[in-house]
Amino acid sequence: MEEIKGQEEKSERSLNFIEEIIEDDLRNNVNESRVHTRFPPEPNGYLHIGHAKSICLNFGLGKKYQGKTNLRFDDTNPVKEDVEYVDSIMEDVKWLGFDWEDRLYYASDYFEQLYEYAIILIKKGKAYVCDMSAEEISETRGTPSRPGKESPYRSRSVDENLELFSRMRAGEFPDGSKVLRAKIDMASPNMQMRDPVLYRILHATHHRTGDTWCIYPMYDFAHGQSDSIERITHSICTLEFEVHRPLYDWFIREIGIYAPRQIEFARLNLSYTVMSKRKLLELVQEKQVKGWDDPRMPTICGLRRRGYTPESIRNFADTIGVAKRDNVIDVSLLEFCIREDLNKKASRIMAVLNPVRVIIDNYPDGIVEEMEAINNPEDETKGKRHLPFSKEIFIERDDFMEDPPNKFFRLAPGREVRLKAAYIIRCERVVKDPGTGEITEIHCTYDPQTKSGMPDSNRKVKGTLHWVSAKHAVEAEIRLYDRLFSKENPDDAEEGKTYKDYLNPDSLKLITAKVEPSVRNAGISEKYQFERIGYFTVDYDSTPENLVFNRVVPLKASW
RNA sequence: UGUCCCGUGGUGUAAAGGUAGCACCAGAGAUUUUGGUUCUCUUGGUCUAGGUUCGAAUCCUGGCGGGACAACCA
Repeated sequence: MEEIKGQEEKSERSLNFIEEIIEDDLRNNVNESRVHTRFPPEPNGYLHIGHAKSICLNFGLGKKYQGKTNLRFDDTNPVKEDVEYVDSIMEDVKWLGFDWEDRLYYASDYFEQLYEYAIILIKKGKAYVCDMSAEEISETRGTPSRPGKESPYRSRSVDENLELFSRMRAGEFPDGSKVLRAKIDMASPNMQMRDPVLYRILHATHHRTGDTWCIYPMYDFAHGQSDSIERITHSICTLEFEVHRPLYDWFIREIGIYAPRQIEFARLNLSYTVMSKRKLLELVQEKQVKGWDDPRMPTICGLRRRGYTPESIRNFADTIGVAKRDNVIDVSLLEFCIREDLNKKASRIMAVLNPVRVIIDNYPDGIVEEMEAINNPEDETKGKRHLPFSKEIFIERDDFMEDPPNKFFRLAPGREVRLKAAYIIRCERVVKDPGTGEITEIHCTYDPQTKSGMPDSNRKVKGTLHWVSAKHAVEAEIRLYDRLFSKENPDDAEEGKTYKDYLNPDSLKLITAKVEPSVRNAGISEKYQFERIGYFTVDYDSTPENLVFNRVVPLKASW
């Protein structure tokens, strides 16, 4: 019953253009009505939120159409790749909540098969060994508006090509001395079709195949064929590969193997951050951030450490949709997604980030009351907890004003406020530091009849403040994160500037806060809402002796 | 100055020739022991010029604008 309803709701939702293609294929019984996708990262860096979009898309499609999704490492360039990245990528995909089951593959698994495919092309006269240098090849490729020139080696005989290619594999030639090229069309308006390189010589140790190979296939010669070998039905990639599609199809056709269909979508751009691997790497290497998992980074591991949940990221990916036009998603949508999730899940606690001491003059000395507080008003099952209350407490300095404007609902001389889960208090006077003029103590009186739950506590007061008992509060390091860049699109730099000129100098502020004692033993990654402030998570650096919280996102503030 | 792709509120994304909808953002109000949440409401859009049609965001043509492609990277 539940399930039928769920399916109905799903089918009512409009399809994105990829789903339309798939459903069309399903209707026409293309690929025996199978759906098989793949997520194909190169293990040369950490995954970011843009990859999350692709992961959610590919695995989401597999699930939606009762198909399968592979994880495949596109590891054809040994000089850039490393197992460190393989491991982190697997961790991130799992954390996001997806499962490739037994379908973990590597392009390097197919090196032998790919080599055989190359032989097929050579034998058909569709590939040749070229002795030109990289510079020469580049020079003779032409420009987008001018045709290229054919290589003098283009007309080598099949036998000579076969022999040369075999000797390339055998390690007889140094790096860069020869390549295998497809023989297509040097005058093609599509640059990708101007005799692209299929294999290059690289005497480098591969993280999986070691020194077995000294020739490595290029992306174009590996990707489509890998898709074909895995019998991928819909090979989904980003827009910049659109011009590669004719080549993708050409290889498949000329080799004569199963033909997957490549479909391109627009990659995710997020405001106030950068997404390119090169730039993220630079930020890490130049120590602009503390590492790949710095909570300001748009990496999956950064977002995880920041306190984002897999659900929130999946929901984000769902909400932004999939299309072909370039887009920049506002971070506020990402923030909305994590607030929405954490609002339901996070226990509320009281924490005072910028404390000022309040003394309740008419409250008895030496008494400690246990106040009952609701853990999550959105979820009754989360229960209640007890908070110590005493004569001296801390409130936020911002929650007091000596000379308040009329829309200020908080504490001020002569005004009453409610202390959440405790009493209504009235400010009587303040004590200032004679030197600096800074307020050091706020003296109040409380109304004993207004303890939460008592009839008089229903009295209307304008403001409700959070607080912690001075004697019982625990100190905690708080890391207040803000957007990494102060410019919406840091890539759009003015003359003579780079994206790094727009780094936000205030993207991290460290403070020491007073938090309620119940969180003393909070576990790593535990999420909380600091009442009236924002969502926070326990950082990896945190210990019971030295609590550390990261601010995930502030609460929405509307005044 | 070639080929290809793309133009819908501020940002995303729907509408497959027939009422331009949804989400975020912004603004207003109600509720609230969180200035949170929840609820209600509001502002605001089809790049442009023609054409086809009873009717065009949708089809056609031109223009304009944005993007991709000239790594032995992916």
